[in-house]
Amino acid sequence: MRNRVTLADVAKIAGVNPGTVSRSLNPQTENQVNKETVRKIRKIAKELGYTPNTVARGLRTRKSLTIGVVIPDLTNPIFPPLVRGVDSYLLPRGYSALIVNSDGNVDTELVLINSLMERQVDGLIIATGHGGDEMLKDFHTRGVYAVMVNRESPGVPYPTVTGDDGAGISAAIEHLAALGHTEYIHLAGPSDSSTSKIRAHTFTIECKRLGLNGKIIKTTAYSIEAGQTAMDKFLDHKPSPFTAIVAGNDLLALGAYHSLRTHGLNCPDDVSVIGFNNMPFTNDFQPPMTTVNVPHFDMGVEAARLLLSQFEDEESAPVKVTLPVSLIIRESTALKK
Amino acid sequence: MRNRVTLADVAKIAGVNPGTVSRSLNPQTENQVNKETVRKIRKIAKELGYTPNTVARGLRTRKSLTIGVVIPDLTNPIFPPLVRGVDSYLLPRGYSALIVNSDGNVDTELVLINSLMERQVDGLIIATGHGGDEMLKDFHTRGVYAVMVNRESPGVPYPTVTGDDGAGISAAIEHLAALGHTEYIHLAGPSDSSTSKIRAHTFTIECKRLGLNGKIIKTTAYSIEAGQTAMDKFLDHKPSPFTAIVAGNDLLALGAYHSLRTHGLNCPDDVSVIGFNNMPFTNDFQPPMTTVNVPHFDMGVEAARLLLSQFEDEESAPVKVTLPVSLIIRESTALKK
DNA sequence: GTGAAAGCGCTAACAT
DNA sequence: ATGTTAGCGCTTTCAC
Repeated sequence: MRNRVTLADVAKIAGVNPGTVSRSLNPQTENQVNKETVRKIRKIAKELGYTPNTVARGLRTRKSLTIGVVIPDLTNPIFPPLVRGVDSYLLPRGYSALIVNSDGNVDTELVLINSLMERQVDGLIIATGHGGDEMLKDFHTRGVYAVMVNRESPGVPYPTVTGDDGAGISAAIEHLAALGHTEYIHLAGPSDSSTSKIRAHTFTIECKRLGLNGKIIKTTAYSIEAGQTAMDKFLDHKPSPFTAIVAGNDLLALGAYHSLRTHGLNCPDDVSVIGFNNMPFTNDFQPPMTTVNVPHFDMGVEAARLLLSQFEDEESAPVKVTLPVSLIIRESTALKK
Repeated sequence: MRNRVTLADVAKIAGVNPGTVSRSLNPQTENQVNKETVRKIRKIAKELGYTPNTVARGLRTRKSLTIGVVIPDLTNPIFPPLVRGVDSYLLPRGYSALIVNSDGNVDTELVLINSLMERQVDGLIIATGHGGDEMLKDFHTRGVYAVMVNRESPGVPYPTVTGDDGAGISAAIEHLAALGHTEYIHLAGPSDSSTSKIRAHTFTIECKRLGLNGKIIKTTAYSIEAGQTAMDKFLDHKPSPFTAIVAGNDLLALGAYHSLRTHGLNCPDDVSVIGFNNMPFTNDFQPPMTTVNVPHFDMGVEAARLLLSQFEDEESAPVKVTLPVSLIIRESTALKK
């Protein structure tokens, strides 16, 4: 792309050996070199506009200072904050993040991860919640560093960072129960997603515990359309009455909004709705959405931290970090009439 | 990260020279080698689980197959679609995108671009709308490939991809004029942004052309808060009456929503509001927002296409691609009462 | 404290 | 059609 200035160029001008320039420019090794020489070399490097070639360095040191981040879809608004969290931890430490979107497709994911490995990423942050556990075990035996985020899976041999899904669902149901609701729907995410399973499972447990009637409706994706379609289908079948919906995430809750509206049902007058994630703009929906806040930025930070920590202490146990969530009460939930 | 299988390993097992393996595995050069040998080598490579080392290849070929993408902030919902558009063009062609967030800070941007260059990116896609034109000229003379997207600047020596800002503002004003509005506010984005300038400029021109009263309010950022703050300040000063707001983007329009509400003004009964971008969820706001659709995904695709095309025909003129926009009429605009 | 030399994994010119 | 060789830009032993 450009006639770059190399270490050898600097060395030539400075009248020293490339090795000396390398040592001088690296803060780690500059104490091996005469202070005066360091100063001189630094000066010349600056004058020439020398910039290190990270690629060449990586080839030699076997570290690319690059982390692969695998997410389902960047346009799902929970991921940008997560990615920025990752970035905020990595950048000051000299790492860059290479982001890929799997679109929830396991085959695509495998292809993308392979391309990340070919690019010699030092580790992987995986935020795709579906299957592929075999693949992960394989990676682990091959010595690939990774951290899971926003997904939970008992068999996975890697550290995991999640929001406290169970506590979130519990808080949601308790809030609705306090408002007098007894007949519940859970609009559950796709069943191949680990978060879906936990949320649905907790929903069932909590309904039982509190003596409430809970019914689970499955959706095919964590999207507005999937939520609307599933809800439409349910409402078209003249279901037994219900007054509360606990959605698997905010997108599904929004789909429920749409469906309720087209069926002449008002939220929250007829039906209370709770989302999950507190993604951007939930406060601007009609009505402003009661939802469970999940600290996605912090999840990203934590995932990055756990990954880099693996580089130091080789054999760390696969820790599991659960970040606290909190119920954000807005206007989509109301007293049962 | 792992005991990788190298080209030399494959060569040794196959009983041939590394060069031959390289040629056999590269579709471009495999015809230089005996079909039978290619088959054998391919087979062995597969068995050994060989994966090419993109970093080493890049060092040798002086192409990293990596593109740097500089955006202000991934959590601004217009950028994920743009990034995915870029990705959709790059990935099938073997390129990866390295995304960095400048947060609208010129100094940060410079640091980030430098780090991208150190990583030997083959080119840059720059979506930050503010200054730095000197820097860009400098890059250009140094032979750095780049494309500007979502920013317009007469002096910049690079191809540019934008939405048709002027047409968007015109359509917005014509729509409002047809509804009988005569007193307008333009909530303009920060003045160091090129899109802000064009939108504000067109606003002035169009008001004049149609004989309308237009007033510009400047904001400090393209954010909800900045929109709300600017609007609050304006409304607190008991301004001369107005019935239409043309916002610089959807975030500012949303800020205006908030401000109007706290000042007891109803949208669209008292004031019509138009946004810009048609970002995700504008249809779910209260009221659903009339806005100008900008094809961000396509802008990303086009930017990537223009960048790669530079790699082929060296001296292409700095083309300027303007993508069509369209007014999306929803419920935040109504007849003047 | 600094130089010399090897080599990370790959490709490409030059041989044969 | 394939082997040989050099070298991309850097770090890091090993000398001195």
